[in-house]
Amino acid sequence: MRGEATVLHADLDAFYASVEQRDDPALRGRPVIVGGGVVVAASYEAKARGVRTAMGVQRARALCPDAVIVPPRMEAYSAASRAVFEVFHDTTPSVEGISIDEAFLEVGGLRRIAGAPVEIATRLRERVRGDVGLPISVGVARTKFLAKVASAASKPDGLLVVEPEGEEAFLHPLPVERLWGVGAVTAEKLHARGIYTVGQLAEIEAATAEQWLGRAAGAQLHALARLRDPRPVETTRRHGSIGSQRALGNRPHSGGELELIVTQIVDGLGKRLRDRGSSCATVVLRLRYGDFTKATRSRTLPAPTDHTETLLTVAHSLLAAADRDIAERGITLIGVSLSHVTRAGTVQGELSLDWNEGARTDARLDVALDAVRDRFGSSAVTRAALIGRDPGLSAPRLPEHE
DNA sequence: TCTGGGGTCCTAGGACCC
DNA sequence: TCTGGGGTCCTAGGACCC
Repeated sequence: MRGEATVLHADLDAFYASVEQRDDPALRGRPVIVGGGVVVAASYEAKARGVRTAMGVQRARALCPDAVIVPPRMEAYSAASRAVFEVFHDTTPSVEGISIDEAFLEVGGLRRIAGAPVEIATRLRERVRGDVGLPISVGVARTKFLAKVASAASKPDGLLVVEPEGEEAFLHPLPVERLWGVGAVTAEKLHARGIYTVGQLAEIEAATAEQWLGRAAGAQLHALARLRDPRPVETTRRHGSIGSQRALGNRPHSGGELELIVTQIVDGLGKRLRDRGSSCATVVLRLRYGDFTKATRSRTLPAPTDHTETLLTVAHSLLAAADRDIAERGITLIGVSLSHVTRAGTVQGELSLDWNEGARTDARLDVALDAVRDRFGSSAVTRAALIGRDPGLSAPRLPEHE
């Protein structure tokens, strides 16, 4: 017995390009490419000429000489995204944002007050068009995955409902590439074994898929092919990491130049961290060498921090450790990610007041621990919460708890 | 095809602890 | 002193998504 189709997947069409066309009437009806070195987004007029995301702008220009190429305006897209998400949250309390331009909405409990899912979806599309001025496609289905495939199939500016009894007929003829998690590498592995459609993948055994594709990926993709997708719409998505990177072109770069870029990147990330009241525990340096092979170098801190100075010290030492590789192989991209991001700033602030008053003895530590437990509950007490702003306290570890 | 920028999740080996 | 199993954390790499 299958449930009802109550999950919406709402996905803005050619988002960045649509914002540009909305804001500049001269661009409407014309092929628009948003990008610098590569195509970040293309309007449907440009897509019709073969322009694709991630394609070099040179090539895109050759395919579509009359295209208007505009640089990205991230602030405008963020603002448009916020406006669209306001409409989402106005539609249902159960919204799961996936990216800047798409979200899942659970509308199952709203039938009496707001009508059937298809009616809700229709109104949602009208409101995004009317209030924000952007086209949006919506898929409606029983599961998140099916809703997502449905919205993609409905594009551009469409609405598609997949009824529970029509799921196999809808999904199984599609190419395996349409499965969420099948990219170029996985598609090639499946093709090599004669699997081209979702239906063919559904016919083999799960164990076989796991053998071919790895345990997690194999099981997941096989389940999706068999229409099993138990993941609920989740309103609280954790933020695991933030990062920033710069492509450098192919010319040589001095050590000082790289250090400056890393400093600028970390400075920006530190601000973002503090704006959100978060801290991070791991600093990852991302490199792409002259031959475009990639590498990462990471270090986990003794305690989470939001201090730019601390993050900079770590990032610079990671960069110094990669010096020789960079000198030998050249560098075409450098970036920094901060991961293990948690909201932990407040607790650190509370404790630093205590430390300033006297010697750090175990007894004082216990008093502080009790204070934090009282206030935040025992689960809040980690070494992360305690070794914070006092640089002198970075080496010793606190006694383990639990 | 001469390759952006922002993310998530999984795998695998080694260190370390109980 | 040797051996084993189980669990967690860290690091590095890779696939994938928008």
